[in-house]
Amino acid sequence: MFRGFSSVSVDSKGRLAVPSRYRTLLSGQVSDSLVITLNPLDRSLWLYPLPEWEIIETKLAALSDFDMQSRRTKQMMRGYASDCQLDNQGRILLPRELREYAGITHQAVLLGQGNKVELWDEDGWNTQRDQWLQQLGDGNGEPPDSLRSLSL
Amino acid sequence: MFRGFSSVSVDSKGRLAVPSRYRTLLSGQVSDSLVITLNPLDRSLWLYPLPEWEIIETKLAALSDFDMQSRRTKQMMRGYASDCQLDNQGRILLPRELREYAGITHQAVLLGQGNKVELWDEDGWNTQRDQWLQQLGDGNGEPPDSLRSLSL
DNA sequence: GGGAATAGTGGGTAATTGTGGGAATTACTA
DNA sequence: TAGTAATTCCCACAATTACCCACTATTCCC
Repeated sequence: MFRGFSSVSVDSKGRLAVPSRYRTLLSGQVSDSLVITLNPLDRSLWLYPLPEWEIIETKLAALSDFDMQSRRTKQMMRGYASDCQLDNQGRILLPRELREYAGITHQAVLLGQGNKVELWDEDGWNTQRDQWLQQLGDGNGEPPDSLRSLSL
Repeated sequence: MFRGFSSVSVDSKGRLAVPSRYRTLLSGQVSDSLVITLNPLDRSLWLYPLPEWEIIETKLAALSDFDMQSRRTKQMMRGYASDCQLDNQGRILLPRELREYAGITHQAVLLGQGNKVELWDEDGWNTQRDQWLQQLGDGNGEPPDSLRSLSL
């Protein structure tokens, strides 16, 4: 399971060093590769270990083609899914299209999210984060019931 | 169950000595590790024993991805949750981002809070504390029904 | 109260991890 | 087929982290 935060740099060639604690999880055991695709809900990317991705792919395949949102989600996620392999230094090369989609330039942020890792441009993420914190602080924006009843 | 107050120092490397009475609880029995994440409601951090955290993680995983606030809550709490292990002196290394979020510099304060321990910068805590005490005492700010009916 | 154990604090060193860039290889385009 | 761009492989440096040791303060116990 992925959790935790890392800030990593993306070099001029578009390479990103996967934090060492994720390496075995992401590429480790069975397959040597992981899948990176876009997150249709935010301007960010998702990294899956290959076995996890295959589960997602099955779920996507089951979505109806006759519902617009489902079809688009399917197209997007599958269409942009790329296989990556770690190089000898434990880095992956982020495809240019995906980098551009997520607006990733020099510094990026990795957020462990259970079965996947979410990858944001650092500035973009900080903006989102501050916005969200402010909303919570304000007490405005009426949290949904699921949140109201959440005890941490 | 965690309760009680401790003031501890955070050294120049960002390490914090977990008070000995918490050690067995936090890392003890089963797993050797604990999870530290941010408290989205205040500028402070939360420390969970791993088993407790896993309960929280399950709750978070159940939140909808299609509601913005829920999604952000999920991203933040899981995204910033870092596994920590005690070193031989019973200390943990606080990740830099979390230290910065909570404004923790040299001296910190630990507050037992049932299933978790809350971690504040000492100055920050003192300020907040005085402010709240005053608010409560004033009787301004309309307490919610749940508080009204609370007998201490 | 004195001594021993435990707890808290600080810092040095070695290993690991993250980062950048050059050179060689491959793929793509005109 | 030549030229350009993109990718891979490799080496080297810098920063961070883990591990270890030593010292001080506190607590506990006789």
